[in-house]
Amino acid sequence: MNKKQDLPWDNPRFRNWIAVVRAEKAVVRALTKALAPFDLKLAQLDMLMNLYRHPGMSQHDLARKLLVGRSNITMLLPQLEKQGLLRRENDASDKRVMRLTLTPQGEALLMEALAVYTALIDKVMAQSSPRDCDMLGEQMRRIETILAED
Amino acid sequence: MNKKQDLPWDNPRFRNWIAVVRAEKAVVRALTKALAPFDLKLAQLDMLMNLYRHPGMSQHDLARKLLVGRSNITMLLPQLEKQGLLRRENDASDKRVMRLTLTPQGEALLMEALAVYTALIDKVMAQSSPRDCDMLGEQMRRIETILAED
DNA sequence: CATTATTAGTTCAAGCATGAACAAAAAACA
DNA sequence: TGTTTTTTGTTCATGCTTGAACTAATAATG
Repeated sequence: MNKKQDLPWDNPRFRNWIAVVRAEKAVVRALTKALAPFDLKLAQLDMLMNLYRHPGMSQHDLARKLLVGRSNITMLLPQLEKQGLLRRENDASDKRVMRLTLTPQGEALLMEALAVYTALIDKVMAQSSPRDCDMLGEQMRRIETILAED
Repeated sequence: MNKKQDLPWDNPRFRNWIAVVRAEKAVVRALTKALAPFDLKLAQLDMLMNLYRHPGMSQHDLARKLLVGRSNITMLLPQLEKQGLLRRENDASDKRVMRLTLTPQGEALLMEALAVYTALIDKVMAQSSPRDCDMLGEQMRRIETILAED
């Protein structure tokens, strides 16, 4: 059995990681609320963002970028397609893959939603100096790298 | 319409926040996998942790601590109770509230699971100096504070 | 070629989280 | 005291996410 000193809440790494989780959760909540007027879920916005940066992406690639399963993409795409925000087109040379691109309306909505998104993130990160903010990012990217080595 | 410089991915705060989200997601995935042998979900482990620290908590308080809805607690508790990990007892002075306490088996399982938990967090945070790690935690706690002012 | 293995996307059932509507108990207040 | 408000926990319908099983298409291998 662990002694008291070994309990996680006495471990700085653990305590600080918990803070990350809680902050992330809080921001996601706030963001979800802020995006409601656009009738956009956070997951949908993530999709639009990725498609904006990488037009013609396949569903498989999109899933990998977003760290979600392929079926998740399949389930969520029809909504966005029905709203006229993106197009799904068969790849000419490989009949298995679907190429995804934003429509002009998709881009327009994305820009509006991004303004809200960035405003909130700006507000939330404003209390860290640029240097600290970058260090934060560095640490996080390193964590992702570590775990990417499955 | 925004100019290119105004796009979020050119905004350090935004980019670094995205890194937080991705790292958090990656760690949660890894943790979920690591906890599978204990037949414990991450959410369940969070509950056990909180009950260990605050025995006799009410469901309402637990929900607030975990940043989830009350109904969520109601839905998840029966599983843990059936597994004999905790007890739900009526409060003597207030018949509305349920007092939650870990059973010895609950505590035992918690300790085992925490060892795995902390090992992973340790591994993941090991690449940050203690000073950086603490700064990370500070920034995150500030973010939570900012958003707590609804 | 022909056969086998891999890959892209879909379908489906299951679990988790949420919020609204509700019942019971307690608190506030007149 | 009697009435209204607030609080605690539950129920229910909804939506998100996942993983496994499946189909179709392509790639790799003999």
